[in-house]
This record gives sequence, structure tokens and C-alpha cells, in this order.
Amino acid sequence: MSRIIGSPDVFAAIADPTRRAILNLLSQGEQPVKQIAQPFSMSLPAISQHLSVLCEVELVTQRKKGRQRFYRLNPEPLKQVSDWVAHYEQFWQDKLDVLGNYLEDNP
Amino acid sequence: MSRIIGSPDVFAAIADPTRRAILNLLSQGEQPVKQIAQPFSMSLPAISQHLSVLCEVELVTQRKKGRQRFYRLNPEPLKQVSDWVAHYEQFWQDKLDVLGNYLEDNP
DNA sequence: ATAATAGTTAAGCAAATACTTAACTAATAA
DNA sequence: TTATTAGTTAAGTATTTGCTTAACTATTAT
Repeated sequence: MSRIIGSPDVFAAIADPTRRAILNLLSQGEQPVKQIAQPFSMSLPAISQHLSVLCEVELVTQRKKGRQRFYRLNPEPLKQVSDWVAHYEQFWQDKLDVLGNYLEDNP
Repeated sequence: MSRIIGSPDVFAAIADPTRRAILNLLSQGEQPVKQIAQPFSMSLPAISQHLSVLCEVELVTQRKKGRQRFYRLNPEPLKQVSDWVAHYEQFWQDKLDVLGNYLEDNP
């Protein structure tokens, strides 16, 4: 169960609430770092570090323009999470079915 | 972006690969701790600690029988993850649509 | 050239995490 | 009763994480 070297975990990347909030911001379109940082009560370097974690798992990409760096959401690695959770989705669906059947039989 | 007290994060709980593997094991049905621990090269207390993390976010439940404790998967908190990722699913779907349209127009 | 702006990198730190071994509790078996 | 089994809890440790401030790089503006 050890981590594969050079392939950091997307699950670990989205574990942090600040990083999830950043992804949420970026779902409105690409933004420069200062603008990303603005809603957070945290230093710019902190945000920069979060962005590089997201970059490493390729949840965001960078584009340089002048002295700004625009970060853009790349949702594709989230497929990994989606696929993983889908497996369990089936389980809670089964559970709801059982409940549904029960309610049908016991109205 | 601070953590809600008394409501530990399910995202943090599934960030650990060992815990995800445990959930995967439990998807085959409830199991006592020793059996859960068996495939891992890790001490029993380590597994016990992982189980209590999963318990805190209610991804597993406990049932005592004699001196054994059976742990059972409770997938419901994963809805939170499912809902979160679904929002982005739309995004990569859009992206695929754009690609699809491009391929249609440029066969 | 100098200063200002946008951002990263470096260094350091406190807290959290993922383990370990040892000591404990509770239930069964001899 | 004593020993064994199943598991948790306690205590300690090494590593990682999420921040901070200070120093740096690169680009634009004066």
C-alpha cells in the first residue's frame, strides 16, 4: 500500500479544504494567483504552495502571461476519484433499494 | 475554510491508501479486525487506528460478537465525495463534448 | 536605471499523521 | 483460576503538512 514514487495521490491533493476551494474558484475559469488568493485569509506563498500541489497531480495547469501566471482547472485526474467512488455508489444504491423494497412492502 | 468541529472530513479519511484498501475489503462484507489486518504488512494497532478514523467519519460501523469486533462498510458519507466530484464531472464532460464536436467537424 | 508588481523558492516551525512497541481490557478456553 | 485470544489504548517517534516571513526572480512601468 505504499505510494508510487513520482505519482502523487490525487486523493491526498483534494483532502485539503483550501485546495478544494481553489478548484471551485477555478471552475469559473482561469485566474491569476493574486485573484485566487484574494478570498483566503492566508499568505500568497501559502496559496502558491497549494497551487503547486495541485499542479503536481495535474489538477491545474499554468499559463504565463506577462508577469502573471494564470491557473486553469484540469478536471481529468478527478476521474480517478469518480471511478473509485462509483464502486461504492452502487453499494449505497443497493442499500436504498433494500429500504425502498421495505417501504413498498410495509407502507 | 476551517474544519467544522466534531465533523471530521471524509475527504481526509479517504486520502490514505491503506484506508481506501480497508474500505475495499469491507465492500465484500463485514469482517473482524484480524481478518482485515491480514493482507497488510502493518501492526494490528495501526489497522485499529485506521479503523477508528473510518469510524469517526462513519464510513464504517462496529458490531461486537464475543471477543471479536466486526466492522461493516457504511458508504453513505461517500455521497459527499460523489456530489463534490459530480460538479467537476460536468466539466470534463463539457471538455469531451468540445473534443467530440471538433472530431465531428474535422473527421 | 530604478522602482514597483507578480509570483516563486527557501528556511523554519508547530501541529498532524502514520506508524511502532508495550501495556491494558474483555471474552473465551483449559 | 490461569492462560489465551481479540482487540484497543497509551506513549513515543519520524515524517509530512500547512503555514509563516524573508529573500529571490522575472516582468512591466517611470
